[in-house]
Amino acid sequence: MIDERDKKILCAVVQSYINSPDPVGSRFITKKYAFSLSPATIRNIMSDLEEMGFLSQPHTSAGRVPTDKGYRFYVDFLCSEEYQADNRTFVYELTRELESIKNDIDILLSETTRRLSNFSHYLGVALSPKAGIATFNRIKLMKYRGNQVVTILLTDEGLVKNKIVDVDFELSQRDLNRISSYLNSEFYGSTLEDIRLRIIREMAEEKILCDTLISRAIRICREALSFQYGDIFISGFSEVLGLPDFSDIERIKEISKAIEDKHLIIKLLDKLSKSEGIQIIIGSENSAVEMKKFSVVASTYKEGNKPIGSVGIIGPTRMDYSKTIAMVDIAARFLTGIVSGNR
Amino acid sequence: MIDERDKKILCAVVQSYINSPDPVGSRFITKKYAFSLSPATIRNIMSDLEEMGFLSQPHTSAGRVPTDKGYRFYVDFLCSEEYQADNRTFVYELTRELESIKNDIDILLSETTRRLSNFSHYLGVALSPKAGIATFNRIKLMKYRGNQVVTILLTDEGLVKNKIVDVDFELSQRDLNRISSYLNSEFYGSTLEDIRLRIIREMAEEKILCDTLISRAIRICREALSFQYGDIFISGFSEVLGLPDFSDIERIKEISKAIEDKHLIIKLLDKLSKSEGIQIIIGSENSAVEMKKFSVVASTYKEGNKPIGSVGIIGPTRMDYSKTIAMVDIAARFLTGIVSGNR
DNA sequence: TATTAGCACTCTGATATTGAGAGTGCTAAA
DNA sequence: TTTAGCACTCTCAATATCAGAGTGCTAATA
Repeated sequence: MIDERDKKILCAVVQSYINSPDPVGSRFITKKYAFSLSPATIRNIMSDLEEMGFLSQPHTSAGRVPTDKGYRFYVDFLCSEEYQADNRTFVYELTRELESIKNDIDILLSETTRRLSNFSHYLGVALSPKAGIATFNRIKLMKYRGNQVVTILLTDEGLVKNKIVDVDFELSQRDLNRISSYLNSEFYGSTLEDIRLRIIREMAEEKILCDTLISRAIRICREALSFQYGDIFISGFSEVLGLPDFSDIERIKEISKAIEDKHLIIKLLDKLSKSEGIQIIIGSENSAVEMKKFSVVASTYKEGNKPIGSVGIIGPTRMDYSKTIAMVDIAARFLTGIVSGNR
Repeated sequence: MIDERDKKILCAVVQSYINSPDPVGSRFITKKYAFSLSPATIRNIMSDLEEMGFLSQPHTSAGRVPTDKGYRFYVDFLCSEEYQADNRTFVYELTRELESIKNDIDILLSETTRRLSNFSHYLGVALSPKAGIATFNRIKLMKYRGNQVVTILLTDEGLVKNKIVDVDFELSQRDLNRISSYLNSEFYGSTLEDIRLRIIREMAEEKILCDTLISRAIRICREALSFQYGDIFISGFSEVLGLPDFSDIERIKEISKAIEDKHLIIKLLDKLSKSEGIQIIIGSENSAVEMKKFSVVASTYKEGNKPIGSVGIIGPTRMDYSKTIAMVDIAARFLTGIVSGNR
C-alpha cells in the first residue's frame, strides 16, 4: 500500500513536473523539498511508485514523470485539501468588465472563455444554455418580405431565438397573431424539448392537423424551434501554442483536431454537466480517443438551481490543476450569479 | 525588359514551386517543360529573373523560389488568361447542400467557409453582411421579465437582430407599441448607420429629448443598434496544418496569431470589399505585418447590386492561385445568388 | 530493518564530421 | 546566342563522440 510518506513524495514529483516539464529525478526532490532523506531512498520510493503505476520513466536513466493515474491521485489529494491560489485579478476582470453584458449570453460566454484562456494559458470552453430545458415564455410572429415569417421565441431564462421561415400559404398579420396566441396559450410553461416532442407526435397523428390554423401553427413552431441547440465557445488556441507541451507539431495537430470537432466537446461537456460541482477528467480517462492526451476541468452554471450550461478548461494532462480548478469554479459561480440575477 | 520567353519560364518556375515546395532548378525545368533549351540557358534566364526581383535563392546552389513579386506577375498573367479548374464537386456541394439554409445567413456563411477550406486546404473566411449599410425595415419591442424590453430589428436584407434591454422606467406594452411605431415611421428606409449617426446627433442636442416618449424611444433604439457590426467566420485551421508550408512551429504561431486577431482580418476584408471583383493580395503587399507572409484572395457577395459582405481564402503565398481564385469566385456568386434571391 | 554511500551502467542531447547530391556560375567552344 | 564542361557551394542525412543526468544495485551503516 501507499503510505503517508509515499504520498508526499508522489505529490512533490507531480508538482515539480507541473512546474516545469522535465522528468524529475531523485536528487532534485531532495534538494527542492525538505524530506531529510537521501536521493537513494527517494529512488527506492519512486521505483515503488512506478511499480504501482503512478509514475513512469520516459527511458532508463531519466527522471520520473507522472502517469494519468499519478495525476489522478494528485488531484484527488488536492481536492481533499484547502487550496487557494491568488485569483483576484481574474475575479476582478470577470466582475468589473463583464457585468455590463449580462443580457447577451453569447457575448458573455465568449468573453468569459477568452478570459479563462488568458489567465490559464489553456483552452477556455463554455457551452451555451441548453435550449431543451429552457422554458417557453412566448412566441411572436411577424410578416416579412413576401411569404416569409419572422418567428421570435422567448424563454424565461433570457434566451431569444429568431428564425426566418418560408411559408407556402398566404397569411395576414392577423392570422399570425392568432397563431401565436394559440401557441402561447398552448405551450406556456413547457420546456422547449417537451414542445419539440409534442410537435413530432402531433405531426405523426395527422388527423389532428385537419384544422388548418393549428396545422400551420405547428409547422411554423417547428421551424422556430429548429435552431442549433447547444452552441460552444472555445478560445485560447494561441495560448496553448506557447506551452512547452505543444512544442512539437504532432501535439498541435492533435489538439487542433480535437477542437475542430466541436461536436465532440459539446458531447463531453454535456455529459459532465450531469454531475454536480467541478468535474475533472484526466487524459486516458476520456472516453473519446481524440481527447486521451488532454485533461478537462469543467463545472456548470445555473439559473436558480437548474444547471443550464457548462464552463471549463481543456489543457494538457500536465496542467496546473490547482489553479485551473479554482478558475473554473470562479467562472461557474460568476456565470451563475449573472444568469440567476437576471430574473 | 522581360520578354515572352522569360515570362514562360517564370510562370513555369512559379507553377512547379506551387506544385511542390522544393526550390526549382534549371535541369528540372528543361525536363518538365518542353522549352528545347539547355539547362545552362535556363540558368542564365533564371539569373536575370532573379536580378529583376521575380525569383530568389534560399542559398547559393539551391534552385529558385518565387518572390512575392514573382507570384504577383504570375497571378496577373493568370488573370489575363482563361483558366478553368474542375470545381464541379465544389459547386455541387454548395448548391445542393446549402440551398436549404438560405434564411440563416450565419449558418450559410459558416458552412460556406467550411467548404471553402475543405476544398482548398487553406483558410476559408467570410464577413457577414455589414449591418451599417443594411436598410431599416422595422423594429418591434416586447415587454419581458420585469424591467426588460426585447428589441427585434428587421432589415430589408434579411438581417434579424435582437437585444434584451434594461430600462429604468416603467413601460407598458402599449407604450412600447407607441415607441416602436414612432421609430418605424421615423427610420423606415434609412440605413442602420444613418440611424446610428442620427441618434448620436439627437442625443447630443439634449433639448429635443424633453419629450419623454421620444427620448425613451431613442435610447431603446440606440441599444437595439448596439450589436456587433461585422461578424467574421474563419475555418480550416486544421487544414493548413497539413500543408508543407506550415511544417514548422513558427509558421503555425504566425498564422494562428493572424487568425486570433479577428479584428485585423475584418479590417482587411472590409478594405478589399471596396473594390469590385476578385481581389488578390500577395504576402508583403499586405499592409498588416501579421499578414505579410500570407496571401488573400477575396471577393464580395451582393444583394442586388449592393455588395454587402465578403468571402475569401487566406493561405500561404505559395498558393494554388488559379484554383483558389476560381473557388472564391464560385462562392461569391453562390452567396450573391442566395442572398439576392431571398427578396 | 530501514537508510545511505558508492559506483557502474544507460540513455539523451548537443556538437562536430563526413560525404553524397543537387544546383549554380563561369569560361570557352560551337 | 546557346551550350558543354567543370569547379565550387551549400544542404541534408548519417555517424561518431562525449558530457551530463539519472538510475539500479550492492554493501556498509545506524
